[in-house]
Amino acid sequence: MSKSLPSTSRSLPIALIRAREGVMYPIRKMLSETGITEQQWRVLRVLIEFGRMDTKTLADRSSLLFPSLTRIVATLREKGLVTQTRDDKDRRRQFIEITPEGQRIIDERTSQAADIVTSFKKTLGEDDYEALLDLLARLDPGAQD
Amino acid sequence: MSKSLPSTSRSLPIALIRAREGVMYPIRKMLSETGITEQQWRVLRVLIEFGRMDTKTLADRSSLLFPSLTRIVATLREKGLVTQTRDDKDRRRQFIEITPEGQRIIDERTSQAADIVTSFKKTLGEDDYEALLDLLARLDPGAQD
DNA sequence: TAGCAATAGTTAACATGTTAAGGGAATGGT
DNA sequence: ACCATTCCCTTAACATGTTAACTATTGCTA
Repeated sequence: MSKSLPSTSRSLPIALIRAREGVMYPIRKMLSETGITEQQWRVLRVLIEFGRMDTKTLADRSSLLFPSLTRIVATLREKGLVTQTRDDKDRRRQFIEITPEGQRIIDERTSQAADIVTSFKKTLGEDDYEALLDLLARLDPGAQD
Repeated sequence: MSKSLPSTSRSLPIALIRAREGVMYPIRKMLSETGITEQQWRVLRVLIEFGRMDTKTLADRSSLLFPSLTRIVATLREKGLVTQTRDDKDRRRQFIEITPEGQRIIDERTSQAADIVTSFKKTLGEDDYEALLDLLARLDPGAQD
């Protein structure tokens, strides 16, 4: 008979937004000094972690929708942070690769970003931090449990 | 010496996005039949739960930034789902109130939305579901622990 | 091999997120 | 009364989220 909704203060979607807001605050503060956005940072990090890849894979690994990624890659290319080359075997596909300049931007802030991660681990405690990541993964349809 | 970043697959911001994506998928599907967006739904729900209130309070309770709320309220007003009246005592302030038509839209979908909530509780289990909400609240700077 | 479906990616249109600036109204101190 | 400050809200500008339509290329298949 659960025909009523929970109070908005116990709503899962809202809780996810608010948590994200809290987590992103120091990260956005850090990124504001770099001139790149949170999503651009994410794309560059994925490119560093996995290397050159096609747009579809990049969208998937960055958790970005295709149209968003199209725009973001265009911006990054204009900034000289990535290169975009067409696949000769399948001319529909494009390969994206990070440039040394892109590498540099991430490298310069990696230590600072790691400190932010550490501070959240301290806030929750190592165990709760890992437990949270596991719980979140169980809500992700893309994750293979 | 933790100077390196976690793999993007264990990144807290990314995990929050992906979990949110998973949670929102069925909700967006449900909302697509109503003609209102997720944020508009959230605003209407807050108005039902707490009643008439000023814009600032509404923004806070809806977890929306002021500029976003300005646009959303304008849209809802045009749709006839809320009314906006100026405070006579302090003419800077505006009061927002839901209309019967707005009420109706939420009422018609409340049972459906409750089912979605139930399905996520079942996915995680009641205990883990509550644990997740508590963990998320600890990341929310606005929540008073 | 002509035709049709599937795939990779872009473009369009509208709503929201985010930061900064602006505008009108109350407030506090002088 | 005067003025700076603060407050509530709006507007602007740019980036992203989201869905749908579209282009180009490839693959399948009758």
